[in-house]
Amino acid sequence: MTPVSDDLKALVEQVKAVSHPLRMRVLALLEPGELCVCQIAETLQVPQSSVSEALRELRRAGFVVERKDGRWVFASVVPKKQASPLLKGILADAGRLLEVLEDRALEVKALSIPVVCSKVQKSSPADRAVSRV
Amino acid sequence: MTPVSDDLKALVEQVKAVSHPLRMRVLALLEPGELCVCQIAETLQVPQSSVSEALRELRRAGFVVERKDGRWVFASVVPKKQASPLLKGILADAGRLLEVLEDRALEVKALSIPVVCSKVQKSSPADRAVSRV
DNA sequence: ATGCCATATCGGAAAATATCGAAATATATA
DNA sequence: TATATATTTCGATATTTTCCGATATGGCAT
Repeated sequence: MTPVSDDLKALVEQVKAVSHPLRMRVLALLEPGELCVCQIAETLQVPQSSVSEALRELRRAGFVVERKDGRWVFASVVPKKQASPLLKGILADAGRLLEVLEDRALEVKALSIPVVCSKVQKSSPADRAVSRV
Repeated sequence: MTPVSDDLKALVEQVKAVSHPLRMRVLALLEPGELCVCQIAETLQVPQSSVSEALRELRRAGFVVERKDGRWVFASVVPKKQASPLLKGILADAGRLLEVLEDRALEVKALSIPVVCSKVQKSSPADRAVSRV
């Protein structure tokens, strides 16, 4: 094949970032608002290390940003203004999937489960309502 | 991980279809109009079997359709009406890449098909030994 | 300091994918 | 029919990715 430019490689890397069910689900799960790693792990029933690795790829692709708050790391999708056509397209298609809607509904329940992050456990319902929207 | 639905699998398969430099280039190369397999192989300097395999994946993803004309197979991107948000996003981002514009600028279309095709068929591996992806 | 907790990184075996020549298939033409 | 051509499929190896437990890092509390 004729030489492949860095730009093309970068685009392919972006696509690879969501070429996996877990990473696609994590990205879609984050669209409504930020979540911390343990919430994602609990919602999707997957090892925390897998979530951490998934987020690293999504961050490398420029789809997700992270915010540290003490020992917690909150991840969110980049602002819509900064979203590339590719990212918008992915979110549009993923947002139509029943499974994604179910994940988001589960995530709401996970917030009230005492086993999740103690931050969540101790926060008041009002705090939750604010952080979600 | 909680069970993965067929819908999600299908979306991930679509994304996988372009998670490869050759397949991304082929898809982008086809956007302006249909090309036959040998034209693609010649333009991108890649074995014809690789193009065939790339097109199979793009077809499976629903991004590309094929039209047979005698011994030639012409491939094209699905009509824009039928294009998903994902496909539109991919094409938008890929269409901005200099490399993609260069590929299109080769204007292999101008050459008569038999000339291009026989060139591909007879080229030796050494003729395109430079880059590998 | 010690311990706990959320997260990140590592290791490395198993699974999936890439690669491309060779062989097979299909189609045109003499 | 035979032969040349365009494409697909096969086969085998090489490379990449996935997966998750174990371990490391860093912040917070006592």
